[in-house]
Amino acid sequence: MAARDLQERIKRLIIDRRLPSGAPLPPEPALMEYLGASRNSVREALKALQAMGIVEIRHGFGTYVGPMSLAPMIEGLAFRTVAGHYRGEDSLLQLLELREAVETGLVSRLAGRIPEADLVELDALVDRMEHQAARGAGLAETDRAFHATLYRGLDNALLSEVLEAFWDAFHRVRTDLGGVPQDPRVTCRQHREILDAVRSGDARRAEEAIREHFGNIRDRLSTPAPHDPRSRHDERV
Amino acid sequence: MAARDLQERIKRLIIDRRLPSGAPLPPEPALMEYLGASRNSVREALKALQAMGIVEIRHGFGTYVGPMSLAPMIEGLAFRTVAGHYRGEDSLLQLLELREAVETGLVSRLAGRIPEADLVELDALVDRMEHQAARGAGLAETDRAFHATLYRGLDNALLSEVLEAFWDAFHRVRTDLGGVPQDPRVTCRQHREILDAVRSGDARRAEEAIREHFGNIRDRLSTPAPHDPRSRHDERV
DNA sequence: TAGCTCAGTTGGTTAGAGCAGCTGACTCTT
DNA sequence: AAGAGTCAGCTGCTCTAACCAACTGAGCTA
Repeated sequence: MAARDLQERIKRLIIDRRLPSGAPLPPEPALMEYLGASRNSVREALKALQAMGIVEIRHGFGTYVGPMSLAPMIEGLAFRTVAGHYRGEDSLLQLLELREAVETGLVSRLAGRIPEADLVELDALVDRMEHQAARGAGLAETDRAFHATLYRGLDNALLSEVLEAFWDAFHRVRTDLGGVPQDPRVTCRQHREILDAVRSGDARRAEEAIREHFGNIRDRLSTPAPHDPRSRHDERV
Repeated sequence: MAARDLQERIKRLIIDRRLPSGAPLPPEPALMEYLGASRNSVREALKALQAMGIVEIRHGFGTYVGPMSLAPMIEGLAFRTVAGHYRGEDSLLQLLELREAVETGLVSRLAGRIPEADLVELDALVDRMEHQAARGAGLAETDRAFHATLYRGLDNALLSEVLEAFWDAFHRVRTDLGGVPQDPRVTCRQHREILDAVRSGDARRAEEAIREHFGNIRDRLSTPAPHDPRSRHDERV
């Protein structure tokens, strides 16, 4: 009867006092008194809020209002996807389709409306991608930056964060599951095409470019990965 | 050092044993022994997992693998939005724009591809909406059902859930903040138009219909609401 | 003045006791 | 024999009290 209430009351504390991200919360003893609950209960409530990203706890330092990022959502999505995968569902594919559906919709609105500065940045990113491909390095981070920069023009921080969250969740699961790596040269070419299409202002072409990019990833997914004996989630059934 | 690990180990327990949603987890004493930690630590880990929807705890009954729904994401999004709002940000508008961006993208792909059965169901929903409008009742639930049914044709459970989560978060915040109510007749007309457009298979028209629908909501948002003295988050600064 | 040390504050962990909700079997009544 | 009420047992919930561990900053030392 108390526990659920405690979380709610701490949340209201943050709202009512207009505490911004990073503001310090009262230490545990003060919260105990304010909430009229034991340390244990207070801590359990804080743990739950921490898991939701509402609160940030730093050992030996204090408790603070969290960054309100979507990190917990990534966590949840990733776990849900991994669990589904191991139960034989196509959860990873669904996650990829979610990204594809959203991004194809957005890119067609974006075509021709991206500020020149962003286009230059995107050029640089694809260049870097090509360098990395030539050197045999991983492109993951650059790929992430490309997509993030691409949708920056939408001028909606929440939307950008959600897209990045989807990206993060997908790639976390992907590496956890040890999928088949992309051919870096193909990936580069596809990103170049997306950029060109967006620059040209041809919405349909941009959409098609995105779709092809995801199609490529999808093909790699459905290829049954060579069984990796180092996989962390073996046996132990 | 332990706490973060405990969550991880419980998650691995679920993964490794391929536990489906609803499967029972070991009771607290058993977990204490298995994890080699005290009751308190185990409980804190479980609370955090519960907040992420990974685990479901029923007092006096047991602990179970959670439904893996996106409910925690709704919670987080809603809180983030409310907190931002009270700090003077346009977070609610951003949330609405997120929905608009995603739904306009999806509906154009959907136009003309919705199964007849779903169209019939959508007809019934708009009819009900009109009845409710005439009776002066709330349309929220019917509106939710309309959007849910509309995107069912995408055949991606995850995508549907994400859209519903966005809807839920938006409406939770909206009622929390006591916004200006829509004119029900306008809302009905707009849903009818969306349905007609989708049925006709005209992607552009469908997109426009969705955009107009959201535009209507947006207008109501930016209208500064008459100050409601019953608002839960008054004063107390 | 620069660096170190240590005391104080804050969160992390453990232990043990008792409370509270739910289930299912047992018993008593009809 | 069938039904309703009771109670024993699991389960999770809350509290108290003590100690451990990380970090900060003031004060001391060189």
